Amino acid sequence: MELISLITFKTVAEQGGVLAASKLLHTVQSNITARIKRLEEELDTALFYRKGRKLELTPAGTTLLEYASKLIQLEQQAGIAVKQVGESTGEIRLGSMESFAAVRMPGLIQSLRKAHPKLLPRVKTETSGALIQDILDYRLDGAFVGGPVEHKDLICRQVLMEELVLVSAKDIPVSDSLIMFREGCAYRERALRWLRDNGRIDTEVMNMGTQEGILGCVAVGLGFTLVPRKVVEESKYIDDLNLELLAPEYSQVPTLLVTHKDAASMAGIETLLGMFKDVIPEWESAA
Amino acid sequence: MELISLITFKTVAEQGGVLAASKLLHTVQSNITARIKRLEEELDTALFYRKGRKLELTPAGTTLLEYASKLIQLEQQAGIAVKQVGESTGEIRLGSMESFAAVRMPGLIQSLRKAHPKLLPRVKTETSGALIQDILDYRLDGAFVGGPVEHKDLICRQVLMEELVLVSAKDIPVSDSLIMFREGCAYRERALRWLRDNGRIDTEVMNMGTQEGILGCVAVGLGFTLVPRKVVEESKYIDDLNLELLAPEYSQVPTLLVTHKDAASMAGIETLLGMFKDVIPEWESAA
DNA sequence: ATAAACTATCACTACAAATGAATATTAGAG
DNA sequence: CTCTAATATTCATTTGTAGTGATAGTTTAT
Repeated sequence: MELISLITFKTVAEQGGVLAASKLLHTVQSNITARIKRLEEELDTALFYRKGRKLELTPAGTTLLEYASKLIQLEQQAGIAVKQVGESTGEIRLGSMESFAAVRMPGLIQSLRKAHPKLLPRVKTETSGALIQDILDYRLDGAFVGGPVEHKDLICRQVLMEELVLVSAKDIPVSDSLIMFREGCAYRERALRWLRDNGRIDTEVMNMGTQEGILGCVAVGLGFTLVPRKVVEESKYIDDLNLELLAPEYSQVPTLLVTHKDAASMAGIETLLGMFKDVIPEWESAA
Repeated sequence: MELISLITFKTVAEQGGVLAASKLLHTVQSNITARIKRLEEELDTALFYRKGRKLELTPAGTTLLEYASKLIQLEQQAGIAVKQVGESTGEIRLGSMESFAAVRMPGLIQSLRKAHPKLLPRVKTETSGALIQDILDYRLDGAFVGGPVEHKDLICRQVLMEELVLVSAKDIPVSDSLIMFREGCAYRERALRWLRDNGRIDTEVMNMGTQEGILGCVAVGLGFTLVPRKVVEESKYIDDLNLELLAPEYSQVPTLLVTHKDAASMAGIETLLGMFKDVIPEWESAA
């Protein structure tokens, strides 16, 4: 028993005729007749007495009409209710590291807009350090930053583990320079620690402003860098780059969704969290 | 939003997967995936988060699940309720004149059984007089007889007006004999009155036991008869018969559905009444 | 009697849903 | 860590059924 059948049935019953119903439902008479016939067949019950050219409800038809009305109304309510879930209106201010913004945010934003069509997401890309400051100052509702983060006013949930890889140019000589994002980047300190631990004390460190800029420079042999695997894989320079794996203590960088502890929980944030497979339950930093 | 979509959605949500749902719903995975996708598209809302190979409800999905459950339950109730209308169990004892039984009863019984599947109709064919006696003695629940009928213990509703026609053989000489049903037939007295009024005093009257027998004899020129137009039209002898119209005072014979005034009203009888276009409201005979 | 209004029936078309195979992704075992 | 088994998605193809338009058959109204 499909709803289209019930809607047809109800319309015919109320209009008292097939023709009138067909006009209301924007189809032809024969189609209405067929739908009613199918419904009667399915229920194995006559729903109308055919008196000349008028149709009148049988006892069974009267019973069905009540249920049909309820069902149709409920279905409409359902449609409205579901759409209103997404009516969490207003805007949500998100922050993201550039690397995350480039490869993860597009899909995330798309899903978020589908779940909350009326919600307007604003995205700001910054270094992890700057983003955390924005959260603390209530300038952002949530931010994706590289871990670890410790702060008493923050709620941090690990949403995924990013794998950093050492990237350099393929087949051409590479300068002994580390090309990294500017101060405040979460990956930057990993890179510096790796340099130190590997005794490469006199390696030059260059700063650049954008992720693609860095990879472009690396591709032409200007130096090497440390970025998430996914960023490299989706880069247009991929064919000119050589990837080198690192020990887990350097490569594994957790990405956290950080919110302020005192901020009202927002539907949008919960939705974002739901999109990740393995959310490590929220924790509140002590220090 | 069709119910099949909602059932699919609910199954997937509860089973937590497409494959499990596909087995339960006896179809293939791709079909389930497609149904969910269509539903999401229709609602313009994501219903599941796709976490690896598991599906988890979005906020909108959670909302929809509640409505879906209600709708599905309601639909099942509707189906049951409608079918229970016809559960008026037991048997209904009907009587009918032979002419009526031959051409009108089959369709009537079919519809009756559709409206009340558990009801067992018994049909007895007799002359109108005998049937009325059966009603009065509570041996029948209802009877279709030729009018008019007058009796203080009977409820009579005219369900249709039968048109009697004078039938004789075509193209061959016809004996001056009236071939009629046996004593008690409602049409018999009409015929006799017609004979008398037309001065055909010495016409022989022959009795026969069945309608088709009468028409067969008429077709070979053994005599003429007076029967409802519909009976002749559906007879296999139609090509050999000649029809002659009569004045309305002879031709118009009302067919009545007669019940006992003191008998409990039965659902089946009401259903039968509903099947006729122009039921002249019930009347109780005075005399 | 005739026309107008309406429903039922039927053959045909068109579209949407189901299928089956291939691909992509992931969890779990070795 | 790699390989396998399990699962979801995608896509091309087939199938089935709902819709269409014309027609016939009724009934009501003029």
